[in-house]
Amino acid sequence: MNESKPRTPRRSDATRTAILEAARERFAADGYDRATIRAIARDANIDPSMVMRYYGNKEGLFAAAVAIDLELPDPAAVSRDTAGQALVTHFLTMWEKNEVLTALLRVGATNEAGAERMQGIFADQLLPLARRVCPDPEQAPARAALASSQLLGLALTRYVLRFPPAVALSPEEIVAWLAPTVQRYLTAPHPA
Amino acid sequence: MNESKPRTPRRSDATRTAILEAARERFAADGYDRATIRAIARDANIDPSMVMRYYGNKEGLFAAAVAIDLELPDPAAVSRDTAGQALVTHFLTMWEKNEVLTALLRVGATNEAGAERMQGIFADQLLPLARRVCPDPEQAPARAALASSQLLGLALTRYVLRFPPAVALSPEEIVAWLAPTVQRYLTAPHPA
DNA sequence: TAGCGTTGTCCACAAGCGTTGGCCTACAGG
DNA sequence: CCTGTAGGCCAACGCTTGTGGACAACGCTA
Repeated sequence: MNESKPRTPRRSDATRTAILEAARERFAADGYDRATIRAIARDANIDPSMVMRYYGNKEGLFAAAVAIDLELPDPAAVSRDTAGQALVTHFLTMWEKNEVLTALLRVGATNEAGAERMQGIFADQLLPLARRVCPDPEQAPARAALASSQLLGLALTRYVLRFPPAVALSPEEIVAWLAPTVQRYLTAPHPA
Repeated sequence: MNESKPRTPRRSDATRTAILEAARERFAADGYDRATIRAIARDANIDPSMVMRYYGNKEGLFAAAVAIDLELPDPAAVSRDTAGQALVTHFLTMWEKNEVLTALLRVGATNEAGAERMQGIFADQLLPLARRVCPDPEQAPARAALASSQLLGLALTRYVLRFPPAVALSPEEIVAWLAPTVQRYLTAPHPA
C-alpha cells in the first residue's frame, strides 16, 4: 500500500514534510473541520495550493498525516500475565510522544471516515494481541473492545477533554490503576 | 441563570422546542461544526433566522440544546460497595435513552467550549459522589477522573466510534465487565 | 375596528472555505 | 550554454456559513 521506495528524492521533500507536520498539529488541535488547509499552509509557510498539488485534497492530506503505526510489540513476545501493564505503558508512551493519535481521536469523533480508520487501526493492531493472549479466541473481539474502551477513554479525558485530574495523574499512577483493568479485560474469565 | 418561570407560555413554544429537538439530533449526529444552523432549521421546518432570534447565535443554541442533567442518585443514597455497579448501570441507561450525551461528547472532542462544559458536568455531578464514596476525600478528583475515563471510553467506542464488538455487547455484559473496574477506581486502596 | 407586539419569511451581506489554473522562477540534464 | 520541467505563488472561482434587517401575517386587547 505504501510506496516507500526511497529513490528519486524529490527536491520538494522538505515542503512535503513541513506540510505533514503542520497538518498533524492542526488536526490534533482543531479536528478535521476546523483545521483548514489555509491555516495548515500558513503554518508550513507555503501556499495552500501546494497542499492540493501534493496531497490531492483535504482527505488525502488527512490520510497521509495520520498514517500511523501503533508499534505494538509482537504478540508472541508478550507474556500472558503482564499484557495489561505492557499495553498501558506502551499506549501511554505512544500518546505522550506524538500528537497524531490525538488528531486521529479528535477526527474519529466527528468524521465518519475518521471513525472507520480508527476502527481499522485497533482491529488490525490490537486484536491480534488479544487473540493471542485471551483464553477463548472467540471472545477476543469483545475483550479487545473493552480494553480499547479503557485506553481510549483515558486518552479522551487526558489529551482531548483535558480533565484537570486526568492531566495531573503521573504516568506511573496511570499504569498502576489501569494495568489491572486491561489485564482483567484480556485474560480474566468471563464474568457472566 | 435559568429563567425557568413557567408563566406566559408563549405561542412560539412549539417552534422553540422543535428547534431544540432538531438541534440535539444534528449535534449528536454531526458534531458542532458540521451541524449547521440552516440544516437544523430545515429539520425543524422553520427559517434559520428564527434560530437566531430565539437563541442569539450558534453557541447559544448549543448551550440550550445540551443543558443536561446526569440525574445521578443522591450521593448519600448510594451504598459504598455497589457504587460501581450503580454508576455503570445508570450511565448506560442515560446514554441509551437520549442522544444529548452523544452530542455533548462529539462536541467536547472538537470544541474547546464543549470540552469545558463536559468538564463542568462531570466535576459537578460525579465528583460529589466520588467524594462521598471514596476512602480519602483528597483522592476524590483523581478517582472520579479514572471512573470517567472508563465510562466515557465506553461511550466513545460504543456510541461515537461504533466499534462493532463494543456495539454488540449487551448492557448486562457491559455492567458485568465495567462495574468492578469503576468500583475499584472509586473505593480500592491506592495501588502505589 | 384600530393598534400593537409577537411570529415568521425573504433576502442580502461579509467572511471563510476547498479547489483550480495560470504564471513566474530556478534548477537539472544534455 | 540552453531548454524542459518541477517548485512555488497569486488571483480567482463557486459555494456554504453565520448573521442581521426589512417586511408581511397573525392574534390579542381596547
